[in-house]
Parts: sequence; C-alpha cells; structure tokens
Amino acid sequence: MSLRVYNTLTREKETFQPLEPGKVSMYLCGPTVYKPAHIGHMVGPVIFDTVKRFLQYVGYDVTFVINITDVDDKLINKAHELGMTVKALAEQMTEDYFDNLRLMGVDSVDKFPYATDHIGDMLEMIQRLVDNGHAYPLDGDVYFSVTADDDYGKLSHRSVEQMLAGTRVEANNRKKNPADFALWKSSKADEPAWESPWGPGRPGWHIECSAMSSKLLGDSIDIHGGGLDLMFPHHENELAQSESASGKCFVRYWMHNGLMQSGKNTGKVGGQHDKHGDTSAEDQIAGKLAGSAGAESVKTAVFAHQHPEAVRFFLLSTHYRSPIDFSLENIANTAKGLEGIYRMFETVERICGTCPYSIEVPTSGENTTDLSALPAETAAELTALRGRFLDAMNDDFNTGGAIGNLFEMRKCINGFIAHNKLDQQATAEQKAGLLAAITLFRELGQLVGVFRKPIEKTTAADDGLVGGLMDLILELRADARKEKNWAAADKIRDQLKALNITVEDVKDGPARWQRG
RNA sequence: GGUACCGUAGCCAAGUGGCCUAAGGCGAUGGAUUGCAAAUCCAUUAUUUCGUGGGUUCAAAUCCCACCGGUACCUCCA
Repeated sequence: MSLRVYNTLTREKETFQPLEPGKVSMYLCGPTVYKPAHIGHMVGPVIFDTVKRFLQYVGYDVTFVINITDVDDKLINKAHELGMTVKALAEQMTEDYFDNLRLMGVDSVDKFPYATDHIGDMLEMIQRLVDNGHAYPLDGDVYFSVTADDDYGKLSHRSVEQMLAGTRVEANNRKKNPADFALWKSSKADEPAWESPWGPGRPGWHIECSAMSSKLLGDSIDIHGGGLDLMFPHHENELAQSESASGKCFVRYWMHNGLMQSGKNTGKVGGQHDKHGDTSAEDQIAGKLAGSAGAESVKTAVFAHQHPEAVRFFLLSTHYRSPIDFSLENIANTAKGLEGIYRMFETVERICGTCPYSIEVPTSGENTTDLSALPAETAAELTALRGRFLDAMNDDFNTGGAIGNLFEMRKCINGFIAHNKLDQQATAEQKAGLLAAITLFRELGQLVGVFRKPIEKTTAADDGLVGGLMDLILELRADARKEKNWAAADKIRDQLKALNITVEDVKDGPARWQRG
C-alpha cells in the first residue's frame, strides 16, 4: 500500500510523490513568540514530527523546517507592555517553545529559522514581485496585488468578491483592491525597522514563510503544514506570493491540521501561528488549567497534570484533520491506556532481564524486527497487526487507527505471557521471542514518537529515604505474608493506599509499588 | 450574508459505497488467577444500529437532498 495524503488544495487524498524521488521537504508554520506556548501550539509540531518519522520509516530522506516569527505587531505590543525589548521577549518565549517541544518528544525538526535572520531574503522576494508587476509600493508600504494573480483564492477556494462580501470593516481605500495585503510595512518610531528600497520598515505578515521556505527548501516544496486557521489568509497569501515570484508550483501537498477546542467553550486554542484572532479562548483554557488568569506555558498548565507522553499520545489518538476536544479528563483517559503498556514493559523486563527501552529499534521498514523466535501463530498475528498499523499510517497518517493496533499488540503480547505463564518460568527461546515482540512494539511506537525512553519510573523514590523505607516496609509485609498473617499484610497495604501508594504483589518477586 | 468542517456505544475514538452481523481505549459486568486485592488473561458490553427525515444504488455509517444540533474562517491597520 502506498502513501496517500489529503491535499487541501485539491480537497482529495492523493498518492504521495515527492518532487525529487526519495526526498521530502516539509515546512510548518511556527509560532509568533510573544507569549508562552500553549497546548494548541503543540498540535502541529507533534503531528508533523510524526509525519516525518513515518516518511523516514518508509525510506524518505526528510528535511523538516519550522519557522519562528520574531517580529510582528503582537510581539511589539507585548514587549512595550512588559517594558522589554522585542528581541529579549522573543528569545525568552522561543526558549519556552523549545522546552515544550522537547517535553513532547518533538526532536525531528532540522531547522528553526528566525524571521529576523531572513529580512534580506524577504526584501529580495518583494523586489521581484514589484518588478514583475505583482506588487506595488504605496507610501512606504508595499502591497501584493491580488487582481494581478489570476488564481488567487485557489487554496481556500474563495474568490476575491466572496472575501470582500463578509468584510466587516471598511478596508484601506488607498489600496488598489481592498483584498491586497501588505508585503512590507513602513515602521513607526519606536518599532523595529530595517532599511529597504521603500524606506525603513518591517516585513508583512506572510512574506517570511515564503522567503524562508524558498531559501531553505527551494521554490517548490513537498509538504506545507499548519493549522486549519492559517489556510486563509496566511497560506493563501504565501501561495500567491511564492508562485507569483517564482512562477513555479509552491507546495505539492498542503496539509492542515484541525484545531484544538475546549469542551463547552469550543474556542480556538490551537493555531500554530497566532497571526491573527483574539486570544481570549486560549487564555481561558490556560487560566482554567493553571487555576489563574492569563496564559501559562504548557509546561505549567498541562504537564503539571499529565505526563507529556500522555498528551502526545492523546493528540495522535484522533485524526489530525479533526478538531480535538481538549480536556484533562480526556488526557487522563488516554494515560490509563498507556499505563497498561508501561506495565507490560515492566513485566517483560522482569521476565527477560532486559529493559525494553534499551533495545535498539529498527527505524526503517526495510529491516523490521525479526519475529522468528516466536511461535508461528503469535508471529503471524503480530505481523498482521504491523501490516494494519502501516496501512493506517499510509492512509493519510491515520494515527488514531494505527494506535488501535498498538493496543491489540499489547493484548497479543500479554496473552503470550499469560498463556505460557512466562512470568513464572520462561525458556531462553521464549524470552527471545518475547523480546522480539516487544521490539516490534517499540518499532511501531517510535513511529508515533512514544515509548522512546522510560517515563519517570513510577517506583522511583524521590530520595533514598523513601526508597529505603518502602523496601523495609514491603519486606516486613512479605514476612507477614509468608506467615499467612493476612491481617498485618493487609493493614500495611491499606495504610499505604491511604498514603496514595499502591502495592501490588508479584508472583515470585518483590512487590511492585507506585504512587497513585 | 459568504466559505468550509463536524454529529459513530456511558465517555474518547477509527472506519467514508460491499471483508461493517462498526477497530481500539476508558468504564462496566461475568469467569480464570489471587490468602484477599491489584495487575494479567478469557468472555460480554452499538444487534436492521452510525444526529433526524427522505432519496440514489443490487448494496450506505459511507453518495445526494432537506432539516436539527455544534464549530471554524471571511485580512493587516478599525
């Protein structure tokens, strides 16, 4: 089965075929770094990180770029408000963004270009547009002329007339057409400014992505991603600028992810770019989560409640084009499912003596895990599940469908353990088979970017003291159980439960414990 | 007003013309296991059903129409 991708431009799933065989260029619109990243900012990066992982798995050499918008009206206003320089605020917020990406396991991005590092490239592109009649200067500004572009509107599927029909505000009547948009804006005093042929100013709102993607990935790129909210006007304008400047097809596959919504509020909390739109809804979310007003970083707002891996898994458990209902309850639900997988890892480690996380995992479908050590029937079942997992991914990156197969694999592996009573006794061959099974599981898990490293060990003590005390207590309880002193054993377990520590007995081994 | 999107079990969610007498997770119920639990395994959990009503088709959750309900976007200088 070959990869099919839904292209917003054609509104159809198309067979994926990159411009250059074996290579894929991918650009994702990144954030305007004027405030801490919120959970919605994580949606795009997580999805496209997953897209890259899968493309690599099926053999492509992928270059993945996310831009950082570090000059923009919002940024300027916010910096003024805080009494900071634009640069300092941008740097601080970029760090926060990176922190959160790290926690979410987004580490496949090859380059994060900054808008301010590419002003020259933007000016070049603007000049080209002015020269070829697609743009015109006006009092220190430069506007893109939508009427000079005959297929303007093809991405969002609307005509200039339609767009103007709903315009609430009387547009600038100096422009040739009210729908014309700024490529370059003359700057007021006290605003960041760069020299240009049209006077000091700063770039318009869309030109950076056009200039940077062209500079870093070429005039024609394979995949351009972003939130659905960016389709218009941002991507439409990017498309118009780029194609008018280069005369080439700008993007082969436009991929737009659904936005995150919050239950009843259903306000938008998740564009990637924050190019426009008010922020009240997302502030509400952040405020609700953080228990205080004002936007909080994802780290404090969400990760304080749920492990980032659970959040990532949650984001990928629904289709990327659908809106996601964000709620801590939903993520907690996902987390419970994950817990069963972590338990399986622990069980495998206990049986095989090998930590599943330390296993080297194939990252290419070419050399997938060898399952020959397993009984034929089990191997066949796992192979079939792997096939269905890949089929789902090949069908427009259906991570939700793929993940279902991961859980079936869990059931299959746990069944293999239970039916053969491996937790009591396992032959070398059975251990090898079990390890192979868990390797395949991790091979697929890695594709959606999870199970790559152990989450904080639930049994890990905060300090030596708790660990030592727990060892002691559980030893005493084990002695009590040996003497069939159930009253004492149960009392210990119940009392620990009251302290939010769960104890579970393990056959032929020390009891397992964890907080919660 | 214009342009799109969504509505599948108690909850989350995949499936978008026949392999659907609809994946998977959470939850629930029964059984195995356990000193009792937990975990795990086995089984059951939408049964003319996929918002409602029509239609197309040999065949629809999947296509078309209407309706109901929910959502997003319609600019950059106001």
